[in-house]
Amino acid sequence: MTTDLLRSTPPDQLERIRHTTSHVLAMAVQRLFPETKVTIGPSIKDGFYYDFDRATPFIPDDLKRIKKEMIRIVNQKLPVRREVRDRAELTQEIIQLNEPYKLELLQGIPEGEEITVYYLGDQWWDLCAGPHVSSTGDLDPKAFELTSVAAAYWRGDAQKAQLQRIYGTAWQTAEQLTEYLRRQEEAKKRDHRKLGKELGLFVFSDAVGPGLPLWTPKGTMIRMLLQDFLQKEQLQRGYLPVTTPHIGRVDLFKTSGHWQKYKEDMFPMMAEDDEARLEEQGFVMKPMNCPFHIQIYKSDLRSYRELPMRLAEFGTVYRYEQSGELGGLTRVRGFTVDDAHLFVTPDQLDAEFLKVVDLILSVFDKLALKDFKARLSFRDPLSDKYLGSSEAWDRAENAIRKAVEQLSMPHFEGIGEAAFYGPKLDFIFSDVLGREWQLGTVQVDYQLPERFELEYVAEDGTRQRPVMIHRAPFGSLERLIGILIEQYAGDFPLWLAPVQARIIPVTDQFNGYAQSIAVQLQKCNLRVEVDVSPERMNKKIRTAEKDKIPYMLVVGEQEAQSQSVSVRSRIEGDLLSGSVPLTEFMQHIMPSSS
RNA sequence: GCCCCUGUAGCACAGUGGUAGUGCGUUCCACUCGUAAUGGAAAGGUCGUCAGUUCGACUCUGAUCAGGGGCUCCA
Repeated sequence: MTTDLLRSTPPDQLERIRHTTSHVLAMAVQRLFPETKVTIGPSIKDGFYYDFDRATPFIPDDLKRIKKEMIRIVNQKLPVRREVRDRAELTQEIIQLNEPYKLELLQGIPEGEEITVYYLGDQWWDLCAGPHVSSTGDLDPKAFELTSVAAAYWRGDAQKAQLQRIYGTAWQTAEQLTEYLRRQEEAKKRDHRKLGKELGLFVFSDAVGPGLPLWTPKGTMIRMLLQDFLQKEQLQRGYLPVTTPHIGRVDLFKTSGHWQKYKEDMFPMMAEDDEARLEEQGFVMKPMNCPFHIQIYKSDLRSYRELPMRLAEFGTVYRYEQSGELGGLTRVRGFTVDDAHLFVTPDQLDAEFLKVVDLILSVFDKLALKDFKARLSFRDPLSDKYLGSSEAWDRAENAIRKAVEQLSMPHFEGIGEAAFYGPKLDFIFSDVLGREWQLGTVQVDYQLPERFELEYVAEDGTRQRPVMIHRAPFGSLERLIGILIEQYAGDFPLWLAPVQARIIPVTDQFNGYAQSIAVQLQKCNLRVEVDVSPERMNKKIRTAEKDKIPYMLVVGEQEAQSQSVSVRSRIEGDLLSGSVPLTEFMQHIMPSSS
């Protein structure tokens, strides 16, 4: 039912409402602050924003005044009029208005394209392709809200002026707005930062530093279970585990090309006080694992018979991410990549690529992650930041395109999203606040084999260059767990739950029996604990519910006498409940707990 | 890195220019209880940090650190 409320309005109608509301916002701002230059105000998911150039930032009080003015404009029921304008004439008009951003936008519209403006009433207008509603009176003054102020760079360029952006949300009815805001509040309860704290999975410490999560016993259990799961999958698919150090010589990253591009983002290990010395003989924390795996590959002369060689490692890497970009587990400075590098012959590339995608999809399937988008991250042809020949890039991009088509997987192309050494296939997930994050990734790379002069001996005895595939189904354990916490709302499936069962003695007289049950279950590798707190049973159940423990095993007089447990399950669709012999409980959960 | 907001006990939050409170949690005592909160008591904070204004600051100002929302970035 509630799903229908926000969808009861057709998308194009919401689009109109949001366009017009953003114009009402801009008009209100210019009424209140006439010196403010306006730029652009598109509709976005759930709402709109508008960018303003103004000497001083907006403060919360400004927002209140702006909102009032917007309501006034709505109540004035100003007609919204679309007008096609002549380019030269409009250019003159904008120059007179002294709106430099508008001028730039107008000049950015290609010749020959229709130029439209929308009027609110007789005076105020803005460049816009539309569509809009036909009158500000069509807007419900109770159905929009200004949600936040933020800074944004003009045209998304950090070198250009910083503008003040006001975000808002707009709907057709007040009920929809209320429902939307309620859902946002609901979503925040699933935020992995909140749940991670409540469930005691990870912490941050000022003494350690920003972006460096500390994993508690429970959080570490989840990490281990995820790693075990993937490790097994990989061993079955011919991957070879390797282990490499956390630091390495700067030279390694000069060869790979990362130093030149990312040196500001690396943690220096030695000689950090002297950049010249660091350049020459320094060590850095590894920002990625590839050069290390490459060195293992290079440690011997390789035959085509050894390929594909798939070197895998849960490698923890360190990147000095910009301070403003850190957040929760989704962007951190130290994280563990479920990395593997596949060294393949050119002939093997397509098949290996498909196998990797197959692995990734089966991993997502096991984790019940369904809601993802596949992005073909290709180079931006206009940029010169990429290494290697255009031909190599074409080959790599085509390999990815072919694989995706073969799998008939829904996908989209992200131009300019490639790594500097090669194109990627990325798997994108959303967090509870609708922000998108990349988890899994597969990358085809012709550059690093070249730069590190990798070879193998082909059938005909000649030396050939292998192709590399970089891949990480999880992306990073940190980010994956962040997304999983939100996906599951803290209710991890039994196989991932850090504590699978909590034994709850009815009174402390049965603590002994509870302990003996725990020992038996632990012998079967079940993760159990006993609640020996001096509380009433009801309280313990409540606590276990809040801790999101899948099974509560209540034990008292009856159970102690019959070697049984009273099962209370939080698992959806689980039929087991009430008093059952301990052995029955064990049989019940064994198959799914491996 | 840039803009804005926030920073009070383990957690969630009140609060005032005259050196601090509530709930949960923790510990202790009593209760010995059958599927989402038993009652009582106690411990716990130099109010993020460092300066400044002031007779006096947790409360005002500045800087700094951390967190949050965006922007830029994301090998």
